[in-house]
Amino acid sequence: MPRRADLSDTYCPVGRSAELLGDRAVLLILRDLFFGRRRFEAIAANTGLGPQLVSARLKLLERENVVERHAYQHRPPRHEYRLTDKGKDLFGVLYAMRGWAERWAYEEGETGDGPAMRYIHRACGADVGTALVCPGCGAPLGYGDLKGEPSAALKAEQARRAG
Amino acid sequence: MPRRADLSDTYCPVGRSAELLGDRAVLLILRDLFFGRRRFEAIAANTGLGPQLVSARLKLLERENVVERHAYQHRPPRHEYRLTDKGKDLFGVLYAMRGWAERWAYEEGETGDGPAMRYIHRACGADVGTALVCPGCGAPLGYGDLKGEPSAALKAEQARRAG
DNA sequence: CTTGTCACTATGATTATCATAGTTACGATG
DNA sequence: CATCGTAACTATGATAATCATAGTGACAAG
Repeated sequence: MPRRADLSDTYCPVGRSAELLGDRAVLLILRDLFFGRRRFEAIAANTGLGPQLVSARLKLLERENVVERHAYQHRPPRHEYRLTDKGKDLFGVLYAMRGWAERWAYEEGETGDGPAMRYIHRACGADVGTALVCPGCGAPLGYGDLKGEPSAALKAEQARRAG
Repeated sequence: MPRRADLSDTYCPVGRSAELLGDRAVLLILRDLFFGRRRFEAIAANTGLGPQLVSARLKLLERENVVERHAYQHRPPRHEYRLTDKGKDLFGVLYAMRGWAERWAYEEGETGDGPAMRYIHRACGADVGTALVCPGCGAPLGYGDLKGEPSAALKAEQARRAG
């Protein structure tokens, strides 16, 4: 490609988000970070992306203050990547993407009887489905309010990628 | 690039969405469609994307049943692109992206005193800010419930691109 | 019969992406 | 103390997606 068109000069909020989020590698890495994977190799293995691409995107996310690089050990040097508040606030976007896919991107019965990824509202224990507000207690849902549980098929896939 | 990694074989719902949405051209085109731009040239002009890329992405979106190509006139042949139900259901994703950008992607005071794009709840008239449920009446918000109003700066930018 | 509009398609230069291999720093094993 | 293993990357070369620009086909208007 030639250099990608710069969208940071637009006033449109979707355009500004698209500058960062209109990239499959970024989305996959964010997904893994929300899932709790913090280490470079774990992210590279699960996403299937090459180390070069993971490296470039983590640097980008760091520059944008979406993740922080953190040394969790000095000898030998080991790092992990953590979502900042700005990064954690992207949960709504990923949650909306997941909801749309659950509703439209699977064949009938492909995921067994439930969603590919189930979310439980910690506060009341209700399965929230793909709702924006908890169907049990009516509270709006954000990162931290929910506990994700992958289906058996998704768990198996992740185990295969990690192995 | 070599062929982009295929994500359609994953069980992860974010991965499946990322296959389509992890692309800045797709996101910009969807934004314009939600904004009411249906014609090829209008989309190409406003997004700043080349006609070749717009053509390729509209074909992709059509294949994925996200948009429908519709002839609105036969002599000379003219077409427009409309969101399907599957496409309209992507509103939640774009709305979440817009909310995140409004909260994080602008300098202090850059947009004047309000958001770059204001949304009003049609049912009760409340300005919903970046909320998931209407702060006025508590109803969950979807496409059709909201009326978008670009700020003066955003309007000026769109006029400039169209001209 | 020239100009204009809409909806594209064609061409060529540039560069991001992928696959694979290599590097650095260390700790553990034999 | 030499080798092996692991984490976190960097280097290299082939491939293909993207951009900018130009061109096409169908018609309508002046």
